[in-house]
Amino acid sequence: MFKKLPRSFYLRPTLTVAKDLLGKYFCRRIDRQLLIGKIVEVEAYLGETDPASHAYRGQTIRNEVMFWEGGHLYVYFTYGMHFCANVVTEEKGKGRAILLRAVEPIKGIKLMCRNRGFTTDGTPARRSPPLRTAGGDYRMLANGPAKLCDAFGIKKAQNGTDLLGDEIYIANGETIPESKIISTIRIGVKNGSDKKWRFYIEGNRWVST
DNA sequence: TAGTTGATCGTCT
DNA sequence: GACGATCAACTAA
Repeated sequence: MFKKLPRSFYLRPTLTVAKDLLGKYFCRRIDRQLLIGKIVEVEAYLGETDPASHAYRGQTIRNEVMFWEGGHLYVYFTYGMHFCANVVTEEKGKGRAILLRAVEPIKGIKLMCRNRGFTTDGTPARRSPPLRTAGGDYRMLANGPAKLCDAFGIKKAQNGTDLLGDEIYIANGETIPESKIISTIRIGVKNGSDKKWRFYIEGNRWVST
């Protein structure tokens, strides 16, 4: 339990890593605070062979990190206001990665609330009201790729972070049996929408809608 | 409750 | 110059 995953974990085929990531613990250290979330939903993006991938048209300044060796964090900015975090997989030059779509908050929930109630530079979000916790749970904390980044304080500065370091890493957790893993088409994707490369844990209430 | 839209900007065409 | 691996407020019914 809570053992940092080795480099070799990330160097395997992307679809295998994607399914294995379910149930693992995503850990983020901010100053002395440790934030932990259990990974419950991911999407795989298979580089040059996948029209939905940022890496489809080859390497650019933006997607450079996708082509690094597996086990790094690829963070990108989208829709003028959101960040999304990906785990780079396989060997250097492949351009393959896995988008983290949702986690179940385990530790550091108070700090996550604070992170979500404010924009990334610390000023109050103009449109978004204080974080609402409807029904007394914290489902809205990290049940979406951009929300997850917000809650965990991940922004452009974290692009390229080595997941074998201490700032951000993924730790061993439970192994989800194949029968509990649901695969569907990916969300918000136009090209390559026939590929069922979104994986989530069956019945888990923290999965995005 | 389903469908629409505003916010907002780096990146690629 | 257009648009996106998004989110949530708002509108209509």
